[in-house]
This record gives sequence, C-alpha cells and structure tokens, in this order.
Amino acid sequence: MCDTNARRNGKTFEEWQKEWALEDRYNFRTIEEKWQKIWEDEKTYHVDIDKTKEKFYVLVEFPYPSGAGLHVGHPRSYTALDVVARKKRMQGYNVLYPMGFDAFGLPAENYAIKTGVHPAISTKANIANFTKQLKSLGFSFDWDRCVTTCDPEYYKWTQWMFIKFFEKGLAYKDKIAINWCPSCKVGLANEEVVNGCCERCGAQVIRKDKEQWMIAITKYADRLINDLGDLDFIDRVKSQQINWIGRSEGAELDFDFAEDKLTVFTTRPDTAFGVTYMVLAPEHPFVAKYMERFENQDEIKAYVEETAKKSELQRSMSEEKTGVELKGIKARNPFNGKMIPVFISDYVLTGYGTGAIMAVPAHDQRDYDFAKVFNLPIIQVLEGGDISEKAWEEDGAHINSQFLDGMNKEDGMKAAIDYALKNGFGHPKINFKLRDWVFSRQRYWGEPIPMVYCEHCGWQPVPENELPLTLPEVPDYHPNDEGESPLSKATDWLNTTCPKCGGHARRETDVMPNWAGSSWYFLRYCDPHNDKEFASKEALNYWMNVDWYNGGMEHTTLHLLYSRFWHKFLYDCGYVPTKEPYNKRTSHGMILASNGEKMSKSRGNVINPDDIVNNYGADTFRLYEMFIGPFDQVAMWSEESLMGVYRFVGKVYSLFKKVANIKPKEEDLRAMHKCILEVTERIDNMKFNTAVSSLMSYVNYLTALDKIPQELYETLMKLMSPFTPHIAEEMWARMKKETLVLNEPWPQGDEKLAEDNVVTLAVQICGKMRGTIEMKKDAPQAEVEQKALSLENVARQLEGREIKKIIVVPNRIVNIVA
RNA sequence: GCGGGCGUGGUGAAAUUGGCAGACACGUCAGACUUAGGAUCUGAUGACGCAAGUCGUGGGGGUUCAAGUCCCUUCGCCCGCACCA
Repeated sequence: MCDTNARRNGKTFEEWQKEWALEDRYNFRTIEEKWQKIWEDEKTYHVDIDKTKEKFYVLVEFPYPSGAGLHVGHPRSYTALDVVARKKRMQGYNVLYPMGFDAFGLPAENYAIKTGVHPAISTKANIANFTKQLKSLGFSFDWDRCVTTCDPEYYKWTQWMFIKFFEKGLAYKDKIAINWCPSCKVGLANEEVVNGCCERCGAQVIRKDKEQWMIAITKYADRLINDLGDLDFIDRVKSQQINWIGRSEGAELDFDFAEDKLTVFTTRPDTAFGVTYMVLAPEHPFVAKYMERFENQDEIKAYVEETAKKSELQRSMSEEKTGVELKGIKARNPFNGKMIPVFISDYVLTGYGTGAIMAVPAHDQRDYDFAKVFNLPIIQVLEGGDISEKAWEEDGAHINSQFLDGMNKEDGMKAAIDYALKNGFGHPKINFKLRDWVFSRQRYWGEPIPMVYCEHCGWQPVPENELPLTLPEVPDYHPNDEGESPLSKATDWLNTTCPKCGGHARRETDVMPNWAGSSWYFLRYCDPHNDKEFASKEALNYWMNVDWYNGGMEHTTLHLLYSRFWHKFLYDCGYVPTKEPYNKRTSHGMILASNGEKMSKSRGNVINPDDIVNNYGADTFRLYEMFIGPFDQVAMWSEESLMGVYRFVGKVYSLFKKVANIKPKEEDLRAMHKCILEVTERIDNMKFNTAVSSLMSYVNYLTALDKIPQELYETLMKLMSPFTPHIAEEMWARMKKETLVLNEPWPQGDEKLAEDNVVTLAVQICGKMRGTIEMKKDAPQAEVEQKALSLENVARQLEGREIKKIIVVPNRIVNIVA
C-alpha cells in the first residue's frame, strides 16, 4: 500500500540511518512533519468499500469552522476516537473515520455584516485553517471524504430532503408564536432557547407571531423514545432525550362551555371530582370567540394584552399566580354536573396539551396557589394528606368521588377513563413536551428553503432538476426588524415562475437552521462525491450504521435528536437501510482553563492548540489529552501535567538506545502481556487515561532494564501508535525499515503469560492488615494458612487469643478471625 | 420541583465490582551528575507518631470475617429540564 522510496524522501535506508545516529535528542518537529507528509502523499488513510473485511464506522461531530480556529476541546474527542479507529484498523477492520465542516452559521454572517466579506470567503479561509490544524495533529481522517455543508453539491441534497419532508406532509408552513431573538433578529427553535434567552447571544427571547416552516418531529416522538431502548448510548444521553420529549399518559376530557366543548388534557382524570374551576391560557381561542358574552371584557382584554408582552421567562418567574375570571360563562363538569368558574391565567401554557386545564387545587400545588389567591374551594379527593397548608401530591385512596371512592390510583384511572368513554366526553391521550421543529431562519448564510409561493397554486417545491437552489448575492446582509431575511433584497432571485402553472411566483426567503446540514452528514461520508443521489445504496448498506459516535452533551436535545428523527424519516421513505443512525453514542467532558473556568477570549485564558503542537509536538498533545482525566468528565488544563507527558514521550524516544536483539525473559514477557491486555481493554471501555497509565508503567519497567529486548520495544510502539502515531511510526521505521506500524496487527495479550506464578497475599487479623506473604499461585489453603500464621507479626498479635476462623480468598487475602 | 451524575492525599486521579485504599502522573523534599538546563538520573512522599502502632475515601448509622464499593440517613457540589397539567 505504500511506496517505500517516497516515504524516505528519496534517501536510502543507509542515509536515513546516518541521520538518525546524529539525532540523540527527541526532535518531534522533524519526526511529525516527516510522517504527516508521508501519510498525505501516500493517502495512507484513504478507505474504500472492502467486502472482504468487516467495516467499523467511527464518527466525531464535525466542527463549525470558526474564525478562532481549533479549541483544545476539539482534539480531546478527535484523539480519543482516532485511538479507537487506529486500534480497530490494526485489529483488521475496514475503518471509516471521516471529517468535515458544519459551515453554515451566524458567526460568518455577523462577520460579513461587520466587514462586508462574503461568508463564503471567510468560511473557506477558516476551513483551510482548521484543516491545517487538524492535519498537524496527525488524525487518521480520510480527507478524500471531507464534506462541507455550505457546498452547493452538499446542500443540494439537504434541499432535496426538505422537499421529501414537504411531499410527505411533514414540512408545513404555519403562523405560530415563535421564540424571537430581538438581537440576532431571528426565530429560534425551542431547543435553542436556554433559560428564556437566546442560546447564541444571551438576549432575552420574546414571543412573536410569524409564518414559519415547521417540521413535524412530534409525529416521531414515541419512536424517538422507544427506539432508544436497543441503543448503546450513555445513560445521561438517553434520559435527557426522554426527558426532553416528555411523554405523559392521561386523558382528554370535554367540559361543556357555552355551546362548545372545552377540552382539557390531564394525567389524572381520576381526580375529576376535585375540580373546582378551570383555567385557559390567555391565547386560548375561546377567549376571543366568546369575548362579546363576557361581563368583564375590559379586564380580560387587559390581561391578555399584558401576557402577550411578557417573555416566557418573565411568565415562568412570576411568584404570585395571576389571572382573570371569564365572568358570564361557567363550565360544566361532566363527571358530577357541577357548574364551575373559568379563568384565564398565564400559568397555563398555550403550546402544551389543549391550552386549558381542569384545576384540582387539593392535589396540584400550582392549582392550590391559584385557588388561594382567588379564594376558590379546595376539595380533597385523595386520602392521606393534610391540605390545609399545601396540596397533597402523593397517592391515596379516592374519597368524595362517588363511584371512584376507595379505589387506588390505577383502578381509579381506569374507571374514570371508562366512564368518560362510555358517556362520550373523553378518551385516553398521550401528550409530549416536544414541539414541532421551527425550521425557518430569517437569515442569509444558510440553505435556501427550496419552495416558491404561487397565488394560484400555493406553496410549490422547486423541481428536483433545478437543485441546488443556490444562495444569491445580496447587497446587504442585515436582517430587518420585521424579521425578513436578507434574501428578500435579492429581487432578481426572489421573483420566479410557478413550477406548476407557470405563473408569477415568489421564492421563500427564509433559510434553514444550522441543524439541517448536520442532520444527515454521516450519510454523505459514505459516498461523498455521488452526484446522482445523496449516497448509493451500496455505500449505505456497507457503511451504516455509525458504530461509535462521540459528541458534546450540548447536542443531546438538538443535533442528536434532530438527526435521529431525520434518519427515521429517510428510513420510512426507503432511502436508508436502518431505522437508527448510531449504534453507540458517547460524550466527552469539556476542557476548562487551569483555574476551572471556561476558556474564552474575554477571560483571556484560551490555550491555542498550535502553540502546544509547536512547543511540545502533536504526540505529546494527543497523549496528554488522553491522560488528562476520565474521558467523559470535565478536565482542567495543566501545563505541568503536559510537561510530565512530554517527559514520558522523550523517555520512550531515548529508550531506543537500549534496544538490543536479545531474547526476552519470562518476567519481561509478563510485563509486556500485562500491558497489552490492559491497554486493549481500556481503549475498548473508553478509559483512555488509565490506558496511558499502563503504558507508563510498562515504560518504567523497560527503563529499569539494562538492555531492552527488541520484541518489548516493538510491542510498545504498536500499543502507542494509536495515541502517538508519529513517534511510533518513526521508531518502528528505525527498527523494521520497510513496514508501517499502523499496518501491523494489534498485539494479542496472553492471560497466561501475563500471570505471575508467585502472588502476594495480604494477611489480615479481623480485617486489619498485619503483613503480606508470598505464595506460589493457587497454593493449597492449608499451606497459605500455615505461612500466614508463621509471620512474626501475626504470631505476636495473636498471643493469648483464640483463632475462631481463617478465611482464605485464593491468591488475594488471608483473614484470621480471633 | 423533576431527571442524570459526583464527593478519595498538597493537585489530576486509580482501585479486576465486596478482598493490601491512593496505581499512573503533577507538585514537594533529599541526593547524584553538574555548575545558568525551567535539563537528566536515583530515592522518599496520605495524616499523626522516635517507634510498635493509631487514624484515614463529605458526616452519622447499619450489614459483613472484610465496605471507597452494598443498605438506611444526612450534608454539599455539578449538569440538563422546568408553571408540561
């Protein structure tokens, strides 16, 4: 697979040898430059479908190519999965480990607003810089498969998939109250709002009614939960997704309200006899519909207006419950015929359930608080609690509930729903917190939504043969306050003809969110240059699924959820062979500055990866990031620890001088096999930090030897090559001349050879350590006991005491109970 | 409030799942080689104690021959969601 002469830059092996002999010191710069050039020139990491081999697809989240360049956090997960990829290759798998760029996004657009530089230009420069940085770290990415989401050849297919969503009725335009960031002048998905503020700029999000493209992710809510079951995702990810989707089982019940049915969702239909009033969200359609008939219209209108002005955050923060009664119309509880008052209040959300609730103040704290403010009756229907101070939210037998009396929760629920069904005023219902995906962004630097609006034919998709619908040039990148995309200024582009009737039509001017391109990029990696389809069936069948996907926790309810949904949709359409894209999902911890703070430009505590590579080398950098701490936990950057790792790599280099063509002794092999077994097991289990510890221990062993048998050093290079590929390749070349260590088979650890036939057992008296004994492995119990008792220290401690029992755990411990 | 997780030396952290707590590093101390290298090598290093030994995994209690690990209880921290009916 490789051209030996090219690898030697035309020099003969003898010439190289002379050069090496001169170099006594570890010169990482020459070594790393040399091997990176070889890997690049020889396309060492290029991979194709090879049906004779088992495939393994390793994936890391592709970065947004920001102007700031690579962060030290990026290499943490890239190195970890590079280690996995390299080891799997050596174990004989055909490994796909690709890299690309998630290149649409606001920073490039904001930069364009400030400087006038077209986002395509700054993005291209940033990508070049990122690529250079990534290559300087020696990752084994197949760069031939690099994809970029802002490339028309790529987003052609993102647009094509949007049209599929539209064709299947899952993409629709709707006027809804959206989360509007007044600073970015853009609508945000629910997932992009953090504590009522814009995820990007931190400005407080306000509510704004806007026509938006929506994608019906809620149709997949159940499957997105249920299919998690079979997947090897870390627990935090699973539970966070489940929590976010927020499934609740209950019932919808119809209360009579004037000539209408007022439908509520409740998880506790069995508490219906405790309902003393009802509450509508101020936006509920009945408020406007019956306005004329309310006696206190002014009061109601004022309250509706006031809540409309409030942000979600302000609404949720109000300490005291507020509201207004809809005087003039009462509702009728279908369970007992009682007429009850109806209120509007901002504690009822318009977007969840039906936007209306039945209030059971005795057993729901929010209803209780509201009832106290408005002096409403509180009827206890579940036994067991004192409701004089607060609501009783635990379970108890039903009381004051006619036919439900005496029942427990389960029976009560069943009986209440049966009763509602029989009398035609209710049915079981499952609700989700998840809302449909707001897919429009009033921005420039994103995929144009490939839709045109015709007065006669309505919304029509751009015909497939006209894709990609490329972004036009615009005079000005500013969005305006009315929330119109900069694309609305591209008049030539904007006006078009209807693909259906040929009449005049207008293009959609909103673009897609950042999350669009990243929702399917792992599919494109399988077949990145295909111009007939987004990826061939053959490629998808061979490479999918992703076997191991690592990414940030912050994407759990964003990218990870979106892409699972997107993939399921493609599966339903028959375009992909599997119903889930990722078999295994792990997540790395953040790297913080040495004082425990987040690294940020404003704090001035950012560590630049380029500096680390220049001062210590890529191998040290990689190895340090693996050694820094448990992979899934936050870690603090420490220059001192980095130095320790640098010393270690230097030591490994200088040990080469002691390598000799001698036969390893039994204990040498023991140390070697122990290291093989540990490193192998620890990489598989994501314990990269202790895998490095094993290598260090092994090197400490080698350091103590006068001469190092070559086999031991060769094995060290094999084990280190996933972590520190440059030095491993270099030292391997110095020993073997012709092959690449990365093509060597991964060493096989032998349990038997790793075991010592002499073991040290701890001797305890009543659980307290009193000494140790050396025994042959698996020595008979009697012998062990005798030797333990013969210890001077033990004998002294036991003087005058009676031995009750001796517990021997083979090869571990002796505990004498006296 | 709900969900997930964590608490071990001066520091980052280990601990074959109930079996010698502190591996591997950082730091510190001592020594060697040297004498301007922030180099390298060797050794020591949980606390108290001259020592035998005693005490030690947030606190308290329990199970066990044996607990960082299991059970109960309590305190503290981190992350996600949050008026979701």
